Amino acid sequence: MQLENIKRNCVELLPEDELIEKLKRGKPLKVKWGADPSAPDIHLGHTVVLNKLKQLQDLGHEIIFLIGDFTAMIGDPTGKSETRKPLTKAEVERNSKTYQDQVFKILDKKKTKVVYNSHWLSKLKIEDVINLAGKYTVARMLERDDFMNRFEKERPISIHEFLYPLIQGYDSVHLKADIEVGGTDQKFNMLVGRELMREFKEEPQVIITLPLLEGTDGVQKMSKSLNNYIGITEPPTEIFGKTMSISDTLMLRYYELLTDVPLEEVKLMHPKDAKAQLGKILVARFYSEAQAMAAEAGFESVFSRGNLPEEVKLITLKEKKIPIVKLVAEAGLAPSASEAKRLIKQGGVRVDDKVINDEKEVIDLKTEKVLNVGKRKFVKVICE
RNA sequence: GGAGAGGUAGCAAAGCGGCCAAAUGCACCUGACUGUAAAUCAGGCGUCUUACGACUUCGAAGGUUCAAAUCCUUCCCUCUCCA
Repeated sequence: MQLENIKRNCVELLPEDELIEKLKRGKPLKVKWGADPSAPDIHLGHTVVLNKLKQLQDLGHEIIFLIGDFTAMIGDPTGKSETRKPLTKAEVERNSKTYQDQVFKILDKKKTKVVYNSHWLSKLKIEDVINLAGKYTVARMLERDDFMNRFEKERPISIHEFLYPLIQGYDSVHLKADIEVGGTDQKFNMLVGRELMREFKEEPQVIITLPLLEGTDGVQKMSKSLNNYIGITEPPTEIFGKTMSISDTLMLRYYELLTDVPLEEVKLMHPKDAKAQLGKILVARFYSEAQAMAAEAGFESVFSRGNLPEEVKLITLKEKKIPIVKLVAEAGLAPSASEAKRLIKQGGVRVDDKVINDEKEVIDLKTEKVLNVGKRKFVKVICE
């Protein structure tokens, strides 16, 4: 049954009976998914939602990919309890383009309708906005966790942040959405949408929330700003490598949310093999089987056998002889000379696989040298 | 409009005239151990200099002092209570 499929992996589906009603009509449903074009790189966390949308799309429903260009130009309250800086129009355009390119690696472009909320939002007059604001109360706004927390901790909440859920909800009114899909962090906003639709005499949308994928740190949700993400456009070696370095428990979570592989099966495997398999599944999904195999082989070669990665960036410098500290900094393996020096002191710097202990050592660049810091940063250097 | 509290490194949070480049925790980086896992342990975590050291940081700008994150003045921002 369709309903069972739709429910899989979802955290909540509210309210279920309304969805059953809608499905019974046998017509394609309008599924709204809103994206904020401020961070244009799609990572595995987004794919949890995208996979669900793909599933709905395959079931014959209409996906409406809403790009929140209007809202991005104002600045969005993130869960991060701080105000985000607004984007310019050009930035928004550029971002939304890359966003689409990436989204359509998963969704079927032909079957997806892309809309920009500036189309209707920029036409609203101040009296429309006030009218909209009149349909909700402060007390209800404070039901949202993030607001309540900040309120209790005496942290600032800007008025425009209250407008956000209202505007997002208004989008649903405008689109006459049947379903809105989002992460659990969107639950509140999507529920506001339901209320507003009722106010505007539209049939309220059903909301589907999906789990938020933890980032590679295993604690906080995956996000670009926390730098704990695996991006779907990253090179295969990166996707594979990052996957290998997640914790065992997190691996299970990733299997659960990102693949169809039964967990029992995974638990029988050696964790390392399971992780490698996961890595390959992911690379194959965004690239190809062949590249997945290659990524694994490369990984084995570099980390199990200690060989050099196949592709190492080559940097040319002017100096023939250069002090090691300077070399590390200029090759971009350390942000400053001081940091480079620290790394050397700690035995983290190698030239041609020999650990450099003496921070005063001068490296001869007449011949090409392989420089590396830590386990994964490699670079080749030679003088011009 | 009135009264009070506060703004410190990526975050949280100490310090309240010299011993403060700034305790502690988290995050992060390096090393050891491994399966580039977890846990643990060791070290590091402003910039510049081979080094002694020098220079720039504690909301902003000025001032007092031999010496300021710490005191004073003005300004900006946040929060609480009252109206």
